[in-house]
Amino acid sequence: MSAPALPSRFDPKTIEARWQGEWAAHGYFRAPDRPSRPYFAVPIPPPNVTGILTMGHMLGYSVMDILVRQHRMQGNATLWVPGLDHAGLATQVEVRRRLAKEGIRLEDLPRAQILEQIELWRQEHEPRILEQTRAGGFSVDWTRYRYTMDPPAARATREAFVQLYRAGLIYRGERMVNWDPRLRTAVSDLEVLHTEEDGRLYFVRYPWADGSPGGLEVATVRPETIFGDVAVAVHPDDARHSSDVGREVLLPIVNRRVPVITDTAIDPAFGAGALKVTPRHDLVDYEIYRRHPNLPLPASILDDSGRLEGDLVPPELRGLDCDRGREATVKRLEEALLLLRTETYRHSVARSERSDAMIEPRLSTQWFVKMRPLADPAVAAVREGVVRIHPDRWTLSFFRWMETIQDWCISRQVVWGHPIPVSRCAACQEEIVYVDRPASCPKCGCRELIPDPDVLDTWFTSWLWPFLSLGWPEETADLAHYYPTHVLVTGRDIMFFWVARMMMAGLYFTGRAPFSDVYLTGMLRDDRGRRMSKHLGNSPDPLSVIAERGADATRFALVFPTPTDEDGPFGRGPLEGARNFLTKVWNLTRFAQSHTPSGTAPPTTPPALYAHSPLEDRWILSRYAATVAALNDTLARFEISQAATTLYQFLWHDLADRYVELIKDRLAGKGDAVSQRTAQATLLFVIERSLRLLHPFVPHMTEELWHALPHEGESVTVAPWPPATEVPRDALAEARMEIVLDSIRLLRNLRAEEHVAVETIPSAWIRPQNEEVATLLKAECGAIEKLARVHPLKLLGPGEVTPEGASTRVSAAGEYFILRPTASIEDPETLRRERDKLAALLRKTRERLADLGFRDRAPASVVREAEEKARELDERLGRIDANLKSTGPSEGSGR
RNA sequence: GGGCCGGUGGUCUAGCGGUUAGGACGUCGCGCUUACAACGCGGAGAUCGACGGUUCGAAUCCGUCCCGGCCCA
Repeated sequence: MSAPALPSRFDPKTIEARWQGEWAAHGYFRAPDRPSRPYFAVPIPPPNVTGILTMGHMLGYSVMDILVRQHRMQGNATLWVPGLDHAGLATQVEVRRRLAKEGIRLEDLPRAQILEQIELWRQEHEPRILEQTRAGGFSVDWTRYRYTMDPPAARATREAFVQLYRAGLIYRGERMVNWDPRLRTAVSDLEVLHTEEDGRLYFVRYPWADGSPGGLEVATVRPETIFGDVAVAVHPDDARHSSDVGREVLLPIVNRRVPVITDTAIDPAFGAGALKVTPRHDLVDYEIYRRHPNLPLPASILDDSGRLEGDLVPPELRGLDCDRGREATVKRLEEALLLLRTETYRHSVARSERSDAMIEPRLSTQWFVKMRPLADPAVAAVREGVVRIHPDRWTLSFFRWMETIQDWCISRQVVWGHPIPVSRCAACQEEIVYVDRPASCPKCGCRELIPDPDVLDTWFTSWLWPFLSLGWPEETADLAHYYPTHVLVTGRDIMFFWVARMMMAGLYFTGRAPFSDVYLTGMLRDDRGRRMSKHLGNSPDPLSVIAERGADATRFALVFPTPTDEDGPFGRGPLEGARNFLTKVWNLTRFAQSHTPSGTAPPTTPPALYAHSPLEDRWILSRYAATVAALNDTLARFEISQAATTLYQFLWHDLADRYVELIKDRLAGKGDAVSQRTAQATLLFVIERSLRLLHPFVPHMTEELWHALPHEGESVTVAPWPPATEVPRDALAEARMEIVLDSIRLLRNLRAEEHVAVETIPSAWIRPQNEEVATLLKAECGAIEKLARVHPLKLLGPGEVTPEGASTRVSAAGEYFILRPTASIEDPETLRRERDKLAALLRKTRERLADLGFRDRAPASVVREAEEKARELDERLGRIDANLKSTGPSEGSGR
């Protein structure tokens, strides 16, 4: 049972890989196929195969692992399914970019070769992503790993499509979509980023069709779309234009006649209040068109890569892209003297998240999911508390987004992705929607079926993840045992992309919300306070951070300083802080180990306490009990940073700084044997339990340390989570220890002020505030002497005189003196400052007490407290003043 | 344009009606005291963004404004 002594330095490299191997060999992370205990399941947000993991992923994984490991230790059957997302569009963009470097246009390759290239990409990136996940020591169940392009995922995707289609929730239709002209595909609203950019506003004169002088002044940022105009619209209440309505104007350059119409969507304050209406290339214009049944819908004037095309466009402009087309159009307008003026104009520009191309609104035939019927149950689930969002202020954003939700465009004109499971019969035109592709048309038997050329948006697979990863649509054992899952942890940036959609999918396809809690992590910031992003390239590779600092320190550095809903700093500072803490725990355990006699039994029960048990033992056990309670509490509320802080404070400040110092004499055998044994036992107990509590945060090191102490079980990974009721709180012991610790601090204070050399042990006196304190200090005299490095320490009775020439500190517990070891002139500055502070406080308290409103309205207990405080302050001031007077003649008092 | 969040010592933050406003990092002083210098002990450092209001009492609640950040248009 007794382990070899721990090396004096903590080296993560030598232990982390070893324990990861052990854990894997024992299959601790493998969830039982038929759990006999309550379960705890977490769906991993599968990372994109596109790139490598970021520190942001590491943060999310760390949070998940803490929760998962805690639940595993609490005896739950835990399941954490890892996975990988094929990220269709994003991956294709990456592969396209890579091919471009070799001078190959992806568009020129046959479909099969594109898929080959993408498969190559996956084979390169997947192992790296998996390696990153392994290196972090995350306790995922690798036996259940899923990839969203696997055949089961493909089948689930088709199944979902068919179900929605049959329910009338998927339809194909011509609607305005966000078109990425660079990638030549539709993208969803969520894949469009809006930024403020400087553009140019053109004021163009549209001449009257009847030849009368002048014309309508139209302001536009897109003059090149003039050729697609069908009307000019003004606001119906705009007096400036009331006589213009119903007249006709000529489109500049092409001289086509279009009417002047009214529509309430027009902002009269914008430009001259007249808007050109181009229904195929602008969402607002399209809606105006829909409200005016008399307007024609002309052919598109832009092709799928955003170039001018078609009969409506003057031949010499055809084939020009938007920018060139605009230049050319403007030139023509100038020549025709129809360009009145231009202004710089700051406006919101839509760009494709994937290609950065300007999004082209385009009327296009696509597949859509009706969102309203799916969104309503998700809203209800959150409203009824079936799903809780942490931090809960995001619930508000969730509701708002869900209220205004639009139908979801799920078809993409790319190669990589799950094909839309729809074919059309070449003979009878029957639309065939299938999970398993039929060989012939079920209606006419024709064997020639034309598949839909598009693929599905990746999110159409990802939103199924929580149950897809458990085997849906098959009624698998995993689905029966581990669904719904418990908590989804992810960055708040994909709240809408993903979390909301997963809820909709879960409720629709399984009738259950896919999880009960959503925990949104903050974003990480680098050393300079900038958000980490792929764009800035300031997120380090997790593997190199782990290689340098170790997985444990990396995890702790992520989780410790990152509050629930705020951005957290990550970089040198937090990493060093984490390392220092881990080293502290390492050394603390080494110390405990060296004071654990060989053959000591594992601490299965807490050390017994008796009437004569030392105060410090009662105190540390009570502090330990408080720590367990606080930890359970904070973790249950997903306050991970707070939980880590609780452990940090307890282990470092209570256990290492105070308790260990207090018991060193006992451990060294300077007291009796019983005292020594109980000190050993108490220290061992508290550390062994603390290592278990710390294990979810820093799994490798705690495992190593736990094995170095007497312990029961083969791994701390599966050791029981310490029960909160094992040790009772002891408020009295805590209050008393506070006084003792305060006394030590005050005397140390005096030592420092008096520049007492380390080796000097001066005499000290304490005049306790009351009898109770006197008894306590008398009992703890030895401890105080030791830690404050004073001797002898004497207690003064109420009547006894202050020792001559001693300097003084006053606290609530009493008055402290220390004999100055040298003849140096005492600097009364500190004392005077303290007196001023206390005098101000006393004045404030007295003012409060003199206020009749306070006496009348404040609770009696508060008034009593204030009176008590005033009395105490007065006494303390009296003592300080007396002391100041004796210190030197230079000081006047003056309270 | 709409909405949300935050502004607390040099930095990051805890506290969210009665506290001498807590901690961490940094800084300064003293110390390599056999678990730990990746450390220990101590000190200095904050009119809690601004102005009003509610209240006996406001960092904490309300309003307005200023400054940052985010989300949605």
